[in-house]
Amino acid sequence: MEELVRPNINTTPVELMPDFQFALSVDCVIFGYDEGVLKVLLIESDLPAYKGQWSLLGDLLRHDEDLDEASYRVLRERTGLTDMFLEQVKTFGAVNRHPAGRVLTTAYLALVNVKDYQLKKKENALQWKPVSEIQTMAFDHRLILDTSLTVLQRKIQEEPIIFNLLEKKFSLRDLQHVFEQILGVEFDRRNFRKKLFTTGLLTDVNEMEQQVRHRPGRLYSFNQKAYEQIKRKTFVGLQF
Amino acid sequence: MEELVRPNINTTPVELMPDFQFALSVDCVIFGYDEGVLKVLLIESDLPAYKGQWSLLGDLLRHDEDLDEASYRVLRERTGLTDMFLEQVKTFGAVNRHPAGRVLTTAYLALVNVKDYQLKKKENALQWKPVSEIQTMAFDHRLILDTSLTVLQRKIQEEPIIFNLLEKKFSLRDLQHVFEQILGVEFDRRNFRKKLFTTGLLTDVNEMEQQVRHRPGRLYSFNQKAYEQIKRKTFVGLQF
DNA sequence: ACAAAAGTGTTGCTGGTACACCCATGT
DNA sequence: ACATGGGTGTACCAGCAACACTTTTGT
Repeated sequence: MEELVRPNINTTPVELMPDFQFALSVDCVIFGYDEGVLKVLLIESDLPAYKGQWSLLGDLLRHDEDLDEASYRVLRERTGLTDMFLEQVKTFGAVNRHPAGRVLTTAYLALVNVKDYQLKKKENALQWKPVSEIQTMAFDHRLILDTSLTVLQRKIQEEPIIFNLLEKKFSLRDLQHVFEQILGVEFDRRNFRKKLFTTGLLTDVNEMEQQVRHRPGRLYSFNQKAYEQIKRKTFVGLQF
Repeated sequence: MEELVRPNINTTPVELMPDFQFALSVDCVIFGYDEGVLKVLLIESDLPAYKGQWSLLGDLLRHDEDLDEASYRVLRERTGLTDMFLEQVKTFGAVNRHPAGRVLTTAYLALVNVKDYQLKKKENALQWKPVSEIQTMAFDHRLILDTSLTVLQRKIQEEPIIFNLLEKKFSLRDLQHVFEQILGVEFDRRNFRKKLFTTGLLTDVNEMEQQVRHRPGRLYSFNQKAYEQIKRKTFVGLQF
């Protein structure tokens, strides 16, 4: 125990001196599925240190807002969307991660339906980039993206959040392709179909695909109510 | 888009004005397994608002240290341990979570072997509390604890981190009991045994339990090398 | 001898995987 | 007619769950 134990923020009154103050930002990793490809919404940086490089959409936290609210605000301001899947991923706190000074950032994972979203003209610096084509990024944003993608891969296997990337009505082919894009594997079409049907989470909406140049597939929707009931049965297994 | 789009921390040079500065702390949720019970290391708070209530071990982040390093420092200063499982869980950023002002905190999950750790005399405010007996806590620490426990439950099923809670050599009974304590379920002893053996992660150290008042069990150790090789085969399934 | 927990095997079921053929639509 | 992908069924295999008896040690 070489160090003196200092007054502790949780047990002893401490003054929040400037010495212990930091800037905090949120960065949103906004995933979308478009034309059969997993994409992420990025913006070009104008910072001298990273001019022309791609960065995530983020902003500084304000004094009067919760951290979660800040991420929601960024999403709303930049995309106009107000109801999307949004969840905290991780906070990145390396000392020199931002050239402007000590800025820590909390990454949020967002899943949006690209069709719902219209890029605004004046925001032409924004662009949907295929995840597989992204090379270097500004700051530590490449690390943040990779971390978020790993979390996404895990979460789509645990919870039915993948439907947030699709329209309300979707074909089984689309659903399978999103899984394959995110996980980087291919599934047998017949087994995938069976597996998804046995979850009981798909509702047949009795409609067919339109304007496809082959036999149209049936459309389904995610059955939220069925999921609410199923998820109480907490499944336990050991899978390492 | 009702709001004016402000200069963005990632795209436009911004000054880190005091208006956008916050205090940041780390809080460690330190789990230990002792006498058949899952416990967490807590300290009594002296803050007027929470006097006498239990809180996690935490401290303010310093300007020259990475966020991860801060959590490691808290662990080292408070327990003397220098090599433990430690991983970020989540950042809690509600506006009014701390009475001293706007303090956000990043929670870290730590797994330690209680036997390795000697409570220091002068730190008698520290105590190992059984998780199941904890009621209210200071600040939002109850929420942090619950969140961390949920993460722990998930992670022990995905990665073999549970061995950090045990001594190097352990019996299958101990291993099973830790799983049961954390997950809150009971396993069939015979099936558990089979399952763990088939993972190939246990090494029989050819020793027996000592000083038990019944037939002694064999002791095993975690085979780290076997795990390194196995874990490349990234298993993919859909389990929601 | 008794108590307490260790150690072991079989059976049935469930769920995953591998795999091939016919069908509906657009061109 | 051809190309494209939709829709279906079967057979095998692996893994999980349920379950009972014998063995070893301490008292």
